[in-house]
Amino acid sequence: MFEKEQQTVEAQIQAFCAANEITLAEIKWMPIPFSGEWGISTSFFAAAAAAAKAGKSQGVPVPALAQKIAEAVCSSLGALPAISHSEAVKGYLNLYFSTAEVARRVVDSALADGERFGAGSPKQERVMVEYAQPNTHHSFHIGHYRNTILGESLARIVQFAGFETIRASYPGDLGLGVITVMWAYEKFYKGREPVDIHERGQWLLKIYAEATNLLAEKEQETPEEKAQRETYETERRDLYRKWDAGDPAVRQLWQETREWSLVELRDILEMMDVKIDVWFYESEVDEPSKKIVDELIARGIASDERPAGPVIVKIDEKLGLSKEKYRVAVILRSDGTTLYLTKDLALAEQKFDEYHVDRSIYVVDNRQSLHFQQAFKILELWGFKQAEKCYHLAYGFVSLPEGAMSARRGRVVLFKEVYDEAIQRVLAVIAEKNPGMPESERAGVARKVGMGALAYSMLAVDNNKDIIFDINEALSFDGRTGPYIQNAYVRANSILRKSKVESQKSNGSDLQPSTFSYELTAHEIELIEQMSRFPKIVQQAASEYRPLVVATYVYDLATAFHSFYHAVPVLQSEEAVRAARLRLVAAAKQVLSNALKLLGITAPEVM
RNA sequence: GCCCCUGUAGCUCAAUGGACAGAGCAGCAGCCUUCUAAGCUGUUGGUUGUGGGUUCGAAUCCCGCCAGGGGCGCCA
Repeated sequence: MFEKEQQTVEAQIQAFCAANEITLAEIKWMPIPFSGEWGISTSFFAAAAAAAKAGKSQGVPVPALAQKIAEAVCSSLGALPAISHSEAVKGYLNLYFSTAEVARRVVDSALADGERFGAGSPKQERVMVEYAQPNTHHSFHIGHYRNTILGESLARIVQFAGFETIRASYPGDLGLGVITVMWAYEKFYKGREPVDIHERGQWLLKIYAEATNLLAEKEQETPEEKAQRETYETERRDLYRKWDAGDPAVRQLWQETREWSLVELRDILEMMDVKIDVWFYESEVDEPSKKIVDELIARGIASDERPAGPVIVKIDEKLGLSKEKYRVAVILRSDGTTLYLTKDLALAEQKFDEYHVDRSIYVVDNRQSLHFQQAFKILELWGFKQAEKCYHLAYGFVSLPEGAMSARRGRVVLFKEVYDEAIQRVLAVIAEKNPGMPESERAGVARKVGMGALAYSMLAVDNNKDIIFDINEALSFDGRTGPYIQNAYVRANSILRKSKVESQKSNGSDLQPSTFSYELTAHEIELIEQMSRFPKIVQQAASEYRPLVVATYVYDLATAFHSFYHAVPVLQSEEAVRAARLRLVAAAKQVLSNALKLLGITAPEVM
């Protein structure tokens, strides 16, 4: 925002220091901690420390010396454009911007850029974000939700930051779990499935739980029970082998049951406003992955222990490591069927070869860290050089107060249950706080606010922290929550609506221009400062892969707006001030909207 | 045994080498004939698990230890 002025000052500082034999490293600017005025600062601790080391400090302690340098530099600076005044404090040089100029620049660019305010310049790099990998033949639970909202938010951030972004989903439509459900369905439940999309998902989950119980070895089982269980196990393995061999009847059954889950998944993604660009399925990389295994065996990277054992890669040994780190990975079962790891090898190849991506991010929970380290190392051993462009974004898993979610024990919180509950709770709050809201608007508002609460509760926690899911916390509407931020947007909208300017397009074109030439309150300055931070926040969040950065930011922005709203009158103020503040409100509304969008949250116009 | 993650206020979390470690919730005290109180203002609450080290400066970087969670040959 003040790059030009900053460069001018930097040049002056460099010149002064050179003339006075002060060794200066690069000048690092930071915003001054808010104290009623807006500005930037840089410290001279490094220069002072360098002087002390060179024996030029004459016994003055480093902090005091830094202060002396700051004072000298400060008094050497002449009048600077757009800078109202400067000072030297505690070793820092503080430059304060002319507040009217800051206000004008920030508000004008937010209004002029609109939905693009904060977006980064195009980066010439194509990034694929893979998330939304629930297994089929299951229902979508709150753990899948965290994965999906995290991935979607990351994709939006990376895209907004300027990268070409491809969203990929990778449903697990294959594997022993899938086969288990098919086995139990065909044996005990065939033709009895519910019609409703989500009921059917939950029903599949129930079948899975029952089936795994039937197949689990029990304590003190009778010989009959043991025989029964072993029969079941044989049937399940047979089914897997038939699927693998392409048995038409088994494939037909698989297609049909698989589709039930995919229908539910598409429905939930639609509720979340997630639009996937590329669908990969485990079943589709199954065959290609076998070819990679053959190649790995042929080249001596993998050891084929069949039929007595599986095909393995002794990664540590191949890398010449003496300490165990990547261990031994099984890449093909002894019966020739593939594993999760096998398929990830082919998937990586497809991502780079077919979609020409430059970078591939896998949003998968941190229990699978070893799996991805193994997959990427095997790719490397195979000679796949883009392996280094694969990044596992590991996040903490979601559990319940009673412990880990477990389909087998029926201890699962489903997304749909939480969704329905969220809507109910929001409707109750609307009935209480905004009884005048027309019936026709309530459902839409409830959906946005309920989803906002849930999304924010997931994204306001850093990636690698586990979440113990508590529905009352997740659906809280007070304090540091999604609805708090949405409410700031609604209040901004309310002022604009009552001002009778038709600024619904939000580009401010119908607002009167303003110079902010009156004396701004601290609340206005704080709000402007928050808005000005947004572009950098986007870049930081994108480079660190952390939606949390945006989540924290947008809360701070909303807080600044709420304080402003409470303390600073807009509509009742005199004409020139009113015009400027209306622009400020319109700009704030725009930035709130842009930032929320990066979290997958939409603010309603009223709530 | 080896590897990964976590440890900050009563609770849930921020702060990734800079100024006094900040929010929310919970608690306490105020604010609705005034632009939406899903809000605002004030207040209570800290030896950043622990011991060293690096640095002008460490919650942050390095080493050790303690505690909790997760992972480790044919689950995904």
